[in-house]
Amino acid sequence: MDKQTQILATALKLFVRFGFHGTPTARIAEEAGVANGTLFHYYKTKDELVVGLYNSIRDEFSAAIAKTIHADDFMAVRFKKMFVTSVHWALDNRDKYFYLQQFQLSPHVHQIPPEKLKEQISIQSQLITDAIHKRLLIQQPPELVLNLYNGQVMAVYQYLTSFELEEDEQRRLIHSVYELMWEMLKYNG
Amino acid sequence: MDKQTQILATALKLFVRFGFHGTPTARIAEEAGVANGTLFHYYKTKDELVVGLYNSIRDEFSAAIAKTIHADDFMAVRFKKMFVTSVHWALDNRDKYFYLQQFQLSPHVHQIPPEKLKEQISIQSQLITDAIHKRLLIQQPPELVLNLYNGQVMAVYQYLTSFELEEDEQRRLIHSVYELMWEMLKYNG
Amino acid sequence: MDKQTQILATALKLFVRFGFHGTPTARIAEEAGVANGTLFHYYKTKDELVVGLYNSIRDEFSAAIAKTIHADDFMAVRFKKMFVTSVHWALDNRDKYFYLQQFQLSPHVHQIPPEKLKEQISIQSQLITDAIHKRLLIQQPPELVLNLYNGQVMAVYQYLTSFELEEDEQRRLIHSVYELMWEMLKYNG
Amino acid sequence: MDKQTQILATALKLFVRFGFHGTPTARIAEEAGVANGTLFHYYKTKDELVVGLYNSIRDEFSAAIAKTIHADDFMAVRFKKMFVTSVHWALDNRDKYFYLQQFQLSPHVHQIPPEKLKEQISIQSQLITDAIHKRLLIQQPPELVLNLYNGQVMAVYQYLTSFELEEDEQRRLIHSVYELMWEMLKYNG
DNA sequence: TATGAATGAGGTTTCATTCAT
DNA sequence: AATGAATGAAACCTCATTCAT
Repeated sequence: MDKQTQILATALKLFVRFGFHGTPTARIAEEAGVANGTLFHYYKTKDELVVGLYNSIRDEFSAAIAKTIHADDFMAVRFKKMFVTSVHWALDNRDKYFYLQQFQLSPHVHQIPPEKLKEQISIQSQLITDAIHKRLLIQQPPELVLNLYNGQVMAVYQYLTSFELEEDEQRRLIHSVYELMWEMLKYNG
Repeated sequence: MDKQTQILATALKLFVRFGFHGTPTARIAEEAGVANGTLFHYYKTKDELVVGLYNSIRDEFSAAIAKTIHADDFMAVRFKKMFVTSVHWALDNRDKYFYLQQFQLSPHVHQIPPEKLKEQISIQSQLITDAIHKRLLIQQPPELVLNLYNGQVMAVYQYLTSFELEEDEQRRLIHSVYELMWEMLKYNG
Repeated sequence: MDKQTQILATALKLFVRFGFHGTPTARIAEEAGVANGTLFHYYKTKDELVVGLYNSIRDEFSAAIAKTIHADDFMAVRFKKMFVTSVHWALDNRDKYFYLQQFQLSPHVHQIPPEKLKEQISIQSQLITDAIHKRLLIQQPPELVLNLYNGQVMAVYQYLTSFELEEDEQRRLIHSVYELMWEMLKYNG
Repeated sequence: MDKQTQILATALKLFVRFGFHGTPTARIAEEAGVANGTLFHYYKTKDELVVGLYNSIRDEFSAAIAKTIHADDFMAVRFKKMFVTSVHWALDNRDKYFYLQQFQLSPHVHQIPPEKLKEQISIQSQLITDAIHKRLLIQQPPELVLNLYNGQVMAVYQYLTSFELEEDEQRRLIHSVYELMWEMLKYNG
């Protein structure tokens, strides 16, 4: 792992555990095994690191979703895959998923231009918008449906991180919740 | 408004806008119109202020819900009232609702003992647990159902703060979403 | 001496000896017998201290000149008094006079608005302008005459700080140079 | 222009504009179009660059004066040529002349041995010393006369950089000031 | 109860300098 | 000769907290 990657990984670990403020850059550098100045060689300011880390994780998350959605799948299949993949990715990358939420509730979000924010959720909002137009999902504003969808992902994630279940039970629960959500959001003429 | 109340109100405003770290105690004092040292008469440390503010808001939120739920209502009515009240309270107290979320994702949560955390959500978890036992809601773990429920509250809140609707449309949308959620969570033997 | 005065005095001493960059704020604080933070309580930045020090010295210098010039003196007398006082003040306040020059050649000057700069030399430029109008001094631009005048003050100052003379010799030399300058600048039909 | 020359030229430009401290070596390298490390191939330390730049400029200045003074000129002619050449050189090389003054008021001067400092002004002090001995200039210490002389050069320079005059007016003004100075410094039995 | 000057530990950031390539 | 990533000492500055009034 090169130094920049090492810095990002360490920053993530510490930010999640101690918060942005709670983790001095000196500590990040130290635990990353680089000199203090090296961190500032890659990121001009601590803020830039915080934002850069968010962007890199957000991209990774989008890529993970994109990879499982195939253009030739039925739309309903894609919707389900998106949900399942999201939850699994969140569980496999707890720190990262937690960081995404933490960041979005912090004042740092304002440092990301609105267009970029929109673009970052474009996979999800695109799929949902399409599904609404094709009368697969309820006829409500896409933004609302996206929020409701995300609320469910977070809910399962939180539940599954509070109560560690067996691999199998986990999988079953995710599918149960998906079915529930589907009942809620599917188009019903 | 007495000085302590003024401090709390100012702290809330600034914490939400600039984050915990982004708001020095000196600034809180200044904007609250009190001297720097006065703040430390009421709260021994800044942390104590942060936590104290959370507790006071959380209590206020619980009280708002409790007030609308009457013991003689049917359980289904109580469930609906809880949802509607929560959303309305969140919309009427945006900073406060935002602060609750911000706080819960910060390392400060760990300063509140788990029992107290549980107690703070007892109204909601109690009602949901009861409803599950009485086979009014789906037969799933109460914690999961509570998470799913909360996810919906947050979703509507977020949507309604992004797109300002007319009073009336707002009310209608909240009820629509409630119906959706109800379809999802209601018991269906 | 109160803390702020102590800080200014110490800053002057160190700036002259080691330059702006060569003297850390920590050292100023230490030698001034105050805490590091106290310095920043009075001056928000190091730059502000540098500029504040300049302004305070420049005011002191102007005041020293103003004090010796009496409105009822003949203009020629006032001109001579100004010269003699300036040189003596410079010799009695070497660090301060040196600092004025050092500052004026540094990029910090640009932090002082031009009007303020003009105002700071108003006693000297006013007197010289008047003397030119009254045909006491050569008919050249006041700014040029002021520069020539200042050049002489600096020249004597530098000479007298390089070669320490007896009190009496010093006085005599200052008067000799004044006579020379007067021959050079006096109006001659 | 080779890299070393490029470095010197860039350093001069930046030092004059932002001061020694205000210009990081990294910036010099960047604007000179060389790599950071390259600068340190030519100058072991930043101080060495600062001092080296001074010496090179000071030599250039002396050479400019030396070139216009011919051994067979009358001494009075040489004195006048020295003055006029100095002012013109200063105006043609403003950054360089400014740098000379800036450097002499900085703590860096102490890095140049006194003999070298004396040697650097030897052309001027030699000529003035001779002129005093030959009873061409006033019977005052050569160091004082040199200072008075220099004060006049600086005064004209400063005036002419503040108020841009036509080529012709400039020339005339320089000569006027020379005449004034000559009246002041010439021997008068 | 209220003040605000004073503190000093600790944070972020800068930057001259090194060195492997 | 030339590079530029990497270093780490040290600078500036912030800010929670104290305390005499």
